[in-house]
Amino acid sequence: MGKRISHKDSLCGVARPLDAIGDWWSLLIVRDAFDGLRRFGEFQKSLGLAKNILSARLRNLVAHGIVDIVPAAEGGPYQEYELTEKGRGLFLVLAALRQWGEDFFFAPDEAHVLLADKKSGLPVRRLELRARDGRVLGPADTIVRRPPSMARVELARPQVRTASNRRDFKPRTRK
Amino acid sequence: MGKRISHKDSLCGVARPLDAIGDWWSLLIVRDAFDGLRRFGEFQKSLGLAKNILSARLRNLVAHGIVDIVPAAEGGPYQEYELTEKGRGLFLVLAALRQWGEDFFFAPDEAHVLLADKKSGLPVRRLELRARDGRVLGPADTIVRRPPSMARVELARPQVRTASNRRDFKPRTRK
DNA sequence: CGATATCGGTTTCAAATTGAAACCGTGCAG
DNA sequence: CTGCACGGTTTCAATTTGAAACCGATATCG
Repeated sequence: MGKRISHKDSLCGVARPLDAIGDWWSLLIVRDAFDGLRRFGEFQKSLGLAKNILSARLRNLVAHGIVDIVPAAEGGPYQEYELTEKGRGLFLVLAALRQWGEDFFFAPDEAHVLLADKKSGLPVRRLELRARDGRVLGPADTIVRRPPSMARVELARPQVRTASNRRDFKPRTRK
Repeated sequence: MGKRISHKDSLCGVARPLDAIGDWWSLLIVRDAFDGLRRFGEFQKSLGLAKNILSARLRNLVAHGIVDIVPAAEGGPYQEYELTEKGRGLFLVLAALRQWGEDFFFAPDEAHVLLADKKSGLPVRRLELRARDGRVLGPADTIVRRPPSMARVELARPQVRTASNRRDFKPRTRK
């Protein structure tokens, strides 16, 4: 789970999300949640993963504020999992991932499901990144910019514990 | 790497991509590639991961057609890694992930880099999913639709090898 | 030429994670 | 009380990850 944050990525807007959902199952759980699944057993049946893993993943998603545990839904004795606002924010990530998947992971003649507008039934438009003025932006048209007042101090953050910075570190001797 | 494809997800447009890039490092490598990194050592320095892991990840990305190994760039004896068309297709996935990160992973007062239009220097527009007719679509406005001619046959696919479907399976006896 | 360094990995081993199945506690239904 | 489904936790083995050592090819210096 909480993998290490590598030296320079503690401030990167890509690495932090990956710490929360950067494993195989988490995004699939979220996708299923978007599809209306709410119960432990539903997720397990849908995804076919081991119960301990599902348990761990759900705990992680809850810890990251992506899903909430709601006490009961229809009065039953069980709890349910539902997406938080933050979790619902993953909608576009899933959409982008799905479009990429549709573009590159299916043979041209291979049938596959695709994302459609519920009202019209037609496939959705292709996502596109636009500038303020409306121009469509490609990879070469963007930069990651540091906003004006970004202090250059390295923010105090929990020191990563690697073998070589532990105080008791001793290089292993090879046999 | 090639994790298992769970029973019903062999045809899902989300699960297949995750098989290719669904681990902590792969997307970060791709992000660095977008930032212009090309050499093994550059990736390693930027990400701070172990060389064996980087090696494995790059091999996986190459195997999935996301990066290419190009023989030499400036005549040197070394090879470089560059994004393929498929790899460049991840641009929007990264953009979506970054926007989500910017929205939810930074304290309101916490400075962070953000994605900007290179020409104007202004932050990019928020991504949005739209229907053909231009309506902005939220999670509740979409369905995954099976295109007309989707055969209902379970496609022949490499049988997943789990403990319980191996021929020599024997339930373990507890101590 | 020989010594040393750098790059791009592979190998080795230990530690962490994942996964299958067994086990467990609670709340029903009969 | 008996059985059973749900929602997990525990146990243990197998796989993956990671740190550091090692290696081969080329380049650089003296």
